[in-house]
Amino acid sequence: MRGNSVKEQTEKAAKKTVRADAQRNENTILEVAKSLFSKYGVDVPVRKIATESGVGVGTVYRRFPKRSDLVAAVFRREVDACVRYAETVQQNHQPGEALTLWFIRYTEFIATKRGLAAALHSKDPAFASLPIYFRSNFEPALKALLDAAAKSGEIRTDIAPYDLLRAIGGLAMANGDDGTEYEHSMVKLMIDGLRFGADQTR
Amino acid sequence: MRGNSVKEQTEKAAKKTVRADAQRNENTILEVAKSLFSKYGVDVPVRKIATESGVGVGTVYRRFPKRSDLVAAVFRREVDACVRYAETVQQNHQPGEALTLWFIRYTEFIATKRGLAAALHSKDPAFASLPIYFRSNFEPALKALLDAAAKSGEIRTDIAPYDLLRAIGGLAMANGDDGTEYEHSMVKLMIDGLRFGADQTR
DNA sequence: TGTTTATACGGAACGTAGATCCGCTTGTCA
DNA sequence: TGACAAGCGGATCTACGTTCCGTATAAACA
Repeated sequence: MRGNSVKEQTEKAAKKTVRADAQRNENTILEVAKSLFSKYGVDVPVRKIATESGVGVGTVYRRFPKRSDLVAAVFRREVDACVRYAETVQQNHQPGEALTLWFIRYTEFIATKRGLAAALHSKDPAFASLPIYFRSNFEPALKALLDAAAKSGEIRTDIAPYDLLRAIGGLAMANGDDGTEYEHSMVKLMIDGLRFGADQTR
Repeated sequence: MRGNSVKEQTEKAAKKTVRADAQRNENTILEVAKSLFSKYGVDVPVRKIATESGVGVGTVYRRFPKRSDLVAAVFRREVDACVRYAETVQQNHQPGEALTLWFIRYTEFIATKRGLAAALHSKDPAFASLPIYFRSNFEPALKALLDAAAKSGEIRTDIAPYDLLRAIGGLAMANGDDGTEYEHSMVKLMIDGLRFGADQTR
């Protein structure tokens, strides 16, 4: 939705033409930032991100005027990736299995967001839109998975997608980085819960 | 364990003699820090705390080598105050009422701790002991209140104190600063839940 | 292909905040 | 009251976010 190819504005708004190197750099910065955030936390110095990306700090700040803008951009990217995964998994697996796989992916997403919990409650305007972005992307994605599983009679239909997102988000958030096994078992438990009573709902 | 000067062990313990002004300053710093934390968040500059306390930064750092040590100290103080309140309220109110009053006080405590949520998950050693401190102080305090209410037949006995702490903590944490009314009603709901079935448990 | 120019780049420089250092002050004890 | 350890404060060092501006270059044009 943003990579408007170069020459397509033949007439009206010919003010674009993002230079190729700029585009490339923005991408690199986001990749590097993501990796450094997960390695050192969201507090890594901008300078480090810049150096590791092979650019100067000026370049980072031109694209992301505030540090928090960069953090928010990485966040959105990861939401997108997780949503995309929901689509992929839905195409390649049975509904019930797809649900399990996606929940696990989702807990991994949440686990890396622990450092942002405070930021989301902060007043920084860069983060203001993130909760909405989160919900308006994840809710439909999960709804699609649930609908598919409900349609095949595997789960019941009286659980709201958003409530599930919160519940699983909560349990993934509450545990340390070692919680993988715990998380998987909780996810299974939740899906069992969804399966319970599946028959009487159809 | 480190500054054992030679002459101060006349026999066993004579290692005290905290100078009066030092004691006074430490107290002032903690008071001021608490008030500034709640006004501006835990990110207020140490300089500001020092100035407002009428001391130099050096004085603050002598007592609290790291910024986070100060934050942790204020946290412990507030835990203590909240626990003390449990004792007070238990002496001056009927068990059921005491429970309500204390839960409200507790939600207020939690609400001011939103900024620390991330810190508690951080690796800063100053915060490492806080979760244990939290639990080992709050759990017995709440247990006493619950026991009293159970003894008078007002509530049932099958709810673990720590689970209650987490549940109420969770709801207080999840809401914005405007959540007072919501929180009170949720607390009432929880206590009603405790009252439910009180009779068959005795 | 050569010229022009809007875009983008890098990193020096600035302001602020945490943390340290050390010469000066003061409470305490005899 | 005098001596001195305990305590004080703020100048100073370091690190980080952010800004600025001279230089480099991709892209448009000839």
